[in-house]
Amino acid sequence: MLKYAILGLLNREPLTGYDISQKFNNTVCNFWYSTHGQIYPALKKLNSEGLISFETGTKGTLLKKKFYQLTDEGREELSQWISTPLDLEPTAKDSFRLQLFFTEIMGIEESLRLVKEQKIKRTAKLSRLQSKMDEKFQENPKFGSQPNESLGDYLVLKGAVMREESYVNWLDECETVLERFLH
Amino acid sequence: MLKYAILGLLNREPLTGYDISQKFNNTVCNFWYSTHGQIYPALKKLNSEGLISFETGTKGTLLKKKFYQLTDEGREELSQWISTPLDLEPTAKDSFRLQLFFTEIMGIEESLRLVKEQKIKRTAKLSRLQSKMDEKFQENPKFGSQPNESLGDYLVLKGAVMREESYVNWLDECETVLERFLH
DNA sequence: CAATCCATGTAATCGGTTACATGATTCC
DNA sequence: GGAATCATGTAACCGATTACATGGATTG
Repeated sequence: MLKYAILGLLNREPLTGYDISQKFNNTVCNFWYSTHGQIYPALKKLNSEGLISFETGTKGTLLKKKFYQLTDEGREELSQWISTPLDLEPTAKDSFRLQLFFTEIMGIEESLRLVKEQKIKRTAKLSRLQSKMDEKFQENPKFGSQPNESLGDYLVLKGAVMREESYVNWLDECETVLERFLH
Repeated sequence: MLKYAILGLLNREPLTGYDISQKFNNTVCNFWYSTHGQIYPALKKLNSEGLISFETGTKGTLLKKKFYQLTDEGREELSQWISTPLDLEPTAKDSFRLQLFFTEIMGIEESLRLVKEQKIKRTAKLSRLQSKMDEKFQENPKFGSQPNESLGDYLVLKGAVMREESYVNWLDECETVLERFLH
């Protein structure tokens, strides 16, 4: 799957392995991530399979950079995959939910403390996402008459915001239910 | 982390490895899962570490079963972990979001088709979750005056329902945005 | 001139999945 | 009697993380 994440990014513009790992920490991090220890070997493999190629650039006088781009076969393979319906993946693991599932082990006060702690972190994450949204798309996003890259950017960012909102709402519900036990 | 999932389940009642793998496919699947190929070795290790022990039972006349239970050290280690605040994990990977991020590669009609496809699957999952909720907790869940296991069951199931609702809402938003391009 | 970032790679390890392997029990 | 399920294990493999390793460029 990492394969398609990389191909998709390269379809937008030529990138170095370093660029790709940066994207996995920023834009793309709301639905995918990876580290350079996996990215460089993957690029090597994709290159040997003929799906991507690279041109060497330099920064300063000595530092070598490899700019990767899609080959025709790479572009073809990407289009194939992109419109293939995928089965739902098993629900992602979530250690906080795991802890709360076993809430009977703690006291109510302790469970509440955990929930409030988690809410602080989640709320912070949500407002980071909302800022990014405001920054990139203001109130009403405008795309041209033709779909372009910023449409995909918008849809997944919107999805990330909604996901975090929902998580925070759930934490509110947990708080309410737990507090009922205190009175 | 699998370690604590297993300890938590065993804190509720003695279970066999097979029982545990069943739970990971049913109740617990909304926030954790694993397969027997990982569970049996993990039980062996937890046993060798003195966190769990087992008693051998039989089914019929020949079939041996191992019922695992927590030791005092196991119970202690579990309580330690259960109330330890955890940092937010990186956002889980989601191949559907990955596809939609690269929506510019497809045509609008094709993107819409994918979104609708996904919505059917997600809606089906949501109604399975809602049925389970109705079945176990009817309209207004009642817990005793003391928190018990069914409180944890309720909270995570509620969380799963809210998560899927949010996913479906997001897919609606995607549909709306994409349809605007058709007119 | 030191710290931080840019840039690329490999190796060891780990967590997890899939396949291999075996055999009893239950239900139709 | 055969199929599905119960039940337990191991081995090969794969995806991913962390650590190891190196060195240039930029900025204060």
